[in-house]
Amino acid sequence: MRIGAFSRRTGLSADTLRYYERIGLVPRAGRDAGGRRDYGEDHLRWMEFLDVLKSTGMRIEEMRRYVALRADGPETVPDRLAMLRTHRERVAAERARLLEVETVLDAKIALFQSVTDGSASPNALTCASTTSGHKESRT
Amino acid sequence: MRIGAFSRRTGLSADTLRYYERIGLVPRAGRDAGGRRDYGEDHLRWMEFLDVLKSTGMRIEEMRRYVALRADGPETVPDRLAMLRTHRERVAAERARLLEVETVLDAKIALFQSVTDGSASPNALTCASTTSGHKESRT
DNA sequence: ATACCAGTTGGAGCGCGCTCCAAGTCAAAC
DNA sequence: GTTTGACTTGGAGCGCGCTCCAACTGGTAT
Repeated sequence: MRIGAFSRRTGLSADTLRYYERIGLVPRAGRDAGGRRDYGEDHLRWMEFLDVLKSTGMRIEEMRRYVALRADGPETVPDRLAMLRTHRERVAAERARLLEVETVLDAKIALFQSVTDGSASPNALTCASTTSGHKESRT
Repeated sequence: MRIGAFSRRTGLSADTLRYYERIGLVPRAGRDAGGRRDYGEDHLRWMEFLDVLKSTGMRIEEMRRYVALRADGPETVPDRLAMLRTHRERVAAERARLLEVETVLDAKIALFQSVTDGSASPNALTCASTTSGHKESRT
């Protein structure tokens, strides 16, 4: 599979794919007779996994490190395991934080809802939601 | 409260606070006799809420819009309510996604674990985890 | 043979969200 | 009244993660 087809399969632009190879985010693809990249199914699977890491906020530097370990062979599995465990915990922590944020948003939504219902006192909003609580109007 | 104290309270640099005011992410603070910003408790509460939105990926542009609505007074509460509801759903969706990712990571962790245990076949790793599955070694 | 187009390279540019800087102002401390 | 230092402004610069570009090459189609 050449870069155009691979780009279609992954949804990443050819430029981005070349960039990823340049910085070591994907193992260097083999080249055909004409020097063009030749991607295989293994690359496709790696890109999918990379997307998991990327979309959960892993930094490029850390992913590079993972790729480097991967290239060093099976004896680096314990290191990769440790990285994945660390990342898994980060993801779990972030998920817990999102849950907290949802309760904050829900509280605010309930407050606004009560205001639009007309079932709240006018200054129920002064708690971080309207600007003209104190002093002059601030434009 | 002047910008230095406010910076300490919020954990944001004075530069960032001025930048936020410039782009309309915080309502313009009042000025004292010498033209210096004077922040109050309402600003503090706003910064906390802003942090909630920011840390859950709301774009500056959208937060600006929210601030603008806020400055327009209580009649914009329905609009703000709609924005918060939309954002709340985004956060919930993201949280669901993180949960999925955790199961992917857990699967991979379990696989690696079984390899380090020695309880797996050598080619259990060829599924997106080692690079030398096909062809030549790719460096 | 010629045209075409997908690919190659290195490097410049971009959007975001800050972060830093230079030049100037003002209130308080000495 | 001079120094200090926290502040003001507008604007430049930066790190990240792409994204685009110019100049070139190599296989395929006519």
